[in-house]
This record gives sequence, structure tokens and C-alpha cells, in this order.
Amino acid sequence: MINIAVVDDQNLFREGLVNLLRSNPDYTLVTQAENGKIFLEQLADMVTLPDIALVDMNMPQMNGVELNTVLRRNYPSIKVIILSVHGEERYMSKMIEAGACGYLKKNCEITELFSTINNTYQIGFHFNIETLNAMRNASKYRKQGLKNMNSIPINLTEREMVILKMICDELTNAEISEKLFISTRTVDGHRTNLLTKTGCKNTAGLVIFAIKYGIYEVKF
Amino acid sequence: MINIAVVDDQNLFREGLVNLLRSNPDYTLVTQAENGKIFLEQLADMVTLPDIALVDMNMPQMNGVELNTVLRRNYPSIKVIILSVHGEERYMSKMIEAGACGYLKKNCEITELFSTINNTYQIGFHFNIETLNAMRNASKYRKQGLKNMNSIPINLTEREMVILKMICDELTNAEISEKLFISTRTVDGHRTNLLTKTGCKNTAGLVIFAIKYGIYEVKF
DNA sequence: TAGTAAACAGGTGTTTTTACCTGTTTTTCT
DNA sequence: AGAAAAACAGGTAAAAACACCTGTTTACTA
Repeated sequence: MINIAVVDDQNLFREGLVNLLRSNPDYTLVTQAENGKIFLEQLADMVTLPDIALVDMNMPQMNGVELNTVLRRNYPSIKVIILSVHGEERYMSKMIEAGACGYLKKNCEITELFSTINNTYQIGFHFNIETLNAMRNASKYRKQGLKNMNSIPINLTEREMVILKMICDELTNAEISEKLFISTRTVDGHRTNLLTKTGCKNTAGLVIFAIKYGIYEVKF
Repeated sequence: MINIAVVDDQNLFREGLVNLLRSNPDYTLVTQAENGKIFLEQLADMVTLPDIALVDMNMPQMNGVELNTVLRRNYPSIKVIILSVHGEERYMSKMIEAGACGYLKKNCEITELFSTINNTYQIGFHFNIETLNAMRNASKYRKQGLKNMNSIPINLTEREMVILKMICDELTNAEISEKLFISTRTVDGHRTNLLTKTGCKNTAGLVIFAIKYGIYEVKF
């Protein structure tokens, strides 16, 4: 018998998941909560702690990483499986560093849900090959001198990337235009597009954006 | 049927392992080699490539990591399981970054050897909880290592630091002057001093300098 | 107490960036 | 073949940055 808790702010999804878990006779649902804060309060006066906590990554008040960190410290026996929606793979490594024992996409197969829970309970963790690759990449990026490589939240064209890099190299529009054999007006246009696309105010903002998203690499 | 190769320079251990593998009817030993170099030569004129390669970490000529890297590039279908003696846990994360699909201690149980091989063949990888913890720690260390910023090679005054930070926050001279209750001319003076002291050409250079030396921290 | 560094601030002018336009050509995708 | 996206480039003007000058006040310290 595995004691399970579900922490997710999306009520419909949570209820659905709860029902799904109840359909499996091996599981006992000990509690469910809307966010990390409520869950911690519930834990405080609970007799039997859950073995497994299925925790949504994105929650108001206290998100998955934060909750994960607190649980790791105060309730190390609880194994946390992170639930995420597609496209949040870039946070995988953060999760694992924070102490997650498993990682599941919300659109996974039911069998995968069950096998992840069972494996995590028995072996102590469960990750699929996808998670592993995400971790590998995260390590690689760190190697390059970046703490974390967030994927670029907007679509920059190839040309915009090139010009952004050159801006980071302290080149002026005139210098960039020379190097690329284009008019300064064109460079200007790209620069303007970069500012609007990124939502930055000026050059300083562009440089930070470039570093943040790995477009420009700072040599230490 | 799983095709297996063994690469290990310790002849006795290798022969023992080979016999052990032969005892399992699910496995076919396609080749064995003393080191990475020989193994690569063997692979070159081999008809059926191995599915799994059990590779010792410490080998003369070409060690586990190097071989791993080459295999990953030239024979991506071969899944590498690293064999190591006790006390080499600190290299685990290196292995995984290099593309290892599994990690086994040489003093492990035979059942663990078999389950690792089977899991790696079926799922694509297999790690135990110990490996996972090693990876977690490695990430942590890397994180801390990055905080060891280079010490600032020049003497910036307190005021210059403050203004440099504000420049990184995308503030203009006018905005900085407002916040600090000083004239824009003064801010301008500080900015000029920053440029001459750091040897930068413009704002982009200042931002990169600030990040490089930990004066400004990029939030990821 | 004289010297020095730092913060302050004014003047003047140039260069660069930023912000609006406008449009054409080329490439890419359907 | 037609639509859409990207790269290209011109005009105008204001805002900001950059350069080089001047000087005062304050504080520390040799």
C-alpha cells in the first residue's frame, strides 16, 4: 500500500488525478492540496505521512521547486514526483537538484504514471530517458559557464541573433554595418526590432537578455 | 537477445565478467577488448555492432570517458555502461555528461548487473539512486563554483558600483540622477570614469564587465 | 596641515541610440 | 503562384551616451 498526496492548484486536474489514483487498489490518497503552503499546513498535523507527493510545478504562493526544497529538509521521507506541462523541460534539472525523485508530464500515459509511482516507491526515484537528456544538456550548459540555459522566450531571427551578439561585443551600429556590408539604417532596424521583441529599454537590457538566454557567452 | 561488448584492461576481471555474461542465455558476447583503442579498431570491421558496451573507467591508452565520447559520436546506437571501482563516485556526473547510459560498481550484485543491462537495453539507460545523488551533488558543486567570481581587477569606488548596477538595470543617466538625488552631470561623470577605468567602449561593455565580476547578477 | 581621492556639478559639443515613419527585395512556406 | 516573413534601406527627430573641459566641497590621511 502506497500513501500518496496530490498538490496542484488546477482543481479539475487534481480531482481527475485523485480519482485515477483511487482506481488503483495499491494506493491510498492521504491528502490533496491546492498549493505548497496548504500542503505544509496539512502535513504539520498528519499522523501517517505520504510516501509519495505528486506536485505540480507551477503553483501560486509556493511553486514546485520551493515546496520540494522545504519537503526535502523537513520531511525527507516523502518522495516528490514533479508534474509539469509540456514545454517546461528546461526546469527538469532544477527540479532534480531541488530533490525531486521523479518527473512526469501531465499528458503522460496512465501506465507511465503508475510505473513512475511504483518505481519511485520501491527504488527511490524514477526518471525517463527524456529527463536524463535534459539533465545532460543542463550539465553541458553549465560547463559553458552558464548557470542555467533558459530557452529563448521569443523568436529572434538569425540576423537578429548575429547583431545582438555584435552589440554585446561593444560594436556600434556603424561598425556592425561595416562588418556585415549593410547600411547602418538596416542595423538600426534590427536593433529596434530587438528592443521591441525583447521588451528591453536599451543596450544594457539587450546585453543582459543575450547573456540570460545563452545568445552571448561571458568569458570568465 | 542482447549483443554485448566488454572493454576492460584487467584480464582476470574481464574474463570473469565474460563468463558471467555467457551464463545468461539472453546475452551474446560479440567482442571483448583490453582498452578503448583496440575496441574501436574491432568496431571498425564488425558486422553486428554491440547493443551494450560494458566499459571500465580506468584504462590505459584511452579511458572510459574518452571512449565514451568517441562512441557517442561515431556509434550512437551503442549504449555504454561504465564500470568503476569503489571510490570513483566523483566521476559519475562526468560519465553521464560524456554520454554513459549506465553506471555500475565492480563489486555490485550479479542481479544488479543483469538488471542494469536489461534496463539499459530496453529503456535506454539505468542508474541507481546512488548515481542520482552523485549527480545532484555535482550540480551543487558546480553552482557553488560559479559563485566564486573573479575578483575585480580594478578599484571601483562605492558610488561607481552603485551606478554601474543601475546602468545594468536599464536606467538612463537621468533616471539614476533622480534616484540618487544628484545631477545628471554627476552621473555622467561617474559613467565616464567607469568607461575609462574598465577600458570599455560603451554600455554593453559595462554590463558585461559587471556580470563578469559579480557586480550585477543575472536572474535566471 | 597640506595633499589626495571621491563625489559633486556646470559648460559645450559630437556621436550614438532610440523612436517614429516609409518602402523594396529576397526568401520561405503553403 | 501567392502569402508571409525576413532582410534590406531611406527620412526625420528627439533622447541618450560619450568626450573633454572646468571647478567646489568633503573626507581621509601622510
